[in-house]
Amino acid sequence: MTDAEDALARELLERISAKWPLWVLQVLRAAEAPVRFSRVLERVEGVSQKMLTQTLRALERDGLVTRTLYPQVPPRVEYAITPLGAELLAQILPLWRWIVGHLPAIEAARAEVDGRPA
Amino acid sequence: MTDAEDALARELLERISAKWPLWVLQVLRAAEAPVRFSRVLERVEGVSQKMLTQTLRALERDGLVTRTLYPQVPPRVEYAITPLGAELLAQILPLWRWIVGHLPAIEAARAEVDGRPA
DNA sequence: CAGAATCCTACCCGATACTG
DNA sequence: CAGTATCGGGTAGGATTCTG
Repeated sequence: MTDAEDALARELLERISAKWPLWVLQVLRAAEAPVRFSRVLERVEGVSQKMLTQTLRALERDGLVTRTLYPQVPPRVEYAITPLGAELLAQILPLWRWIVGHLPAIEAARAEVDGRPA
Repeated sequence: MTDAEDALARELLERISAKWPLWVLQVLRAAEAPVRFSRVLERVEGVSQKMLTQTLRALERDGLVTRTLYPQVPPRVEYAITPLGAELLAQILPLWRWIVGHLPAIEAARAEVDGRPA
């Protein structure tokens, strides 16, 4: 594994672990069908229209979602998760479960560190 | 799985996937012994002293590293990975490998998206 | 409807200087 | 040695307005 690969992998992991991307991917996978922009906006609670646009475009650039524009009036745009994106989500799942399972341990560590004399 | 757990797990994943934490953890695990601050600073190439301090303190708060201060002159501080931290790294490894293995596919997707007519 | 453009704020982060 | 403190540029990200 080269340093360049290492750096690229780190960047990708950093991108998908940002606040919204994983959430968006989960919504798209759960839908099991293309989802309109406004539906995603509803289901990813708290995301702004600007951030959702940015997030979806970034995911598209990484080949994790597809964007399909239907040139109608009013326009319709549908997003779907790609096989690559679904595979990535599947790879993250065990890690995710581990984290959730160990949250109590982490919270405990935090309490212990914070309560220590300076 | 509650929404609160979900949010906490997301935050944790976001923290550890930032630019430096995983790199620092790998250095500490590779060392197999406590490592002084200045050694970590050398081995995590490009990190500033400020960011390294921040990163190590954050990792300590999450229970992933320990910080041991030897009150000497000059002071000596040693950091070590905890079992929890080592386990977390182990959980990330398969994901990491998947990402590295699929970098070509991701790069290809990027080229395809970028080269498309606007 | 699905955004693009604009404005504005908060904070991230590096560089530098200082300290126990 | 291992930090802390301070300053400052850059950028992430929300709110709002405009458009095909």
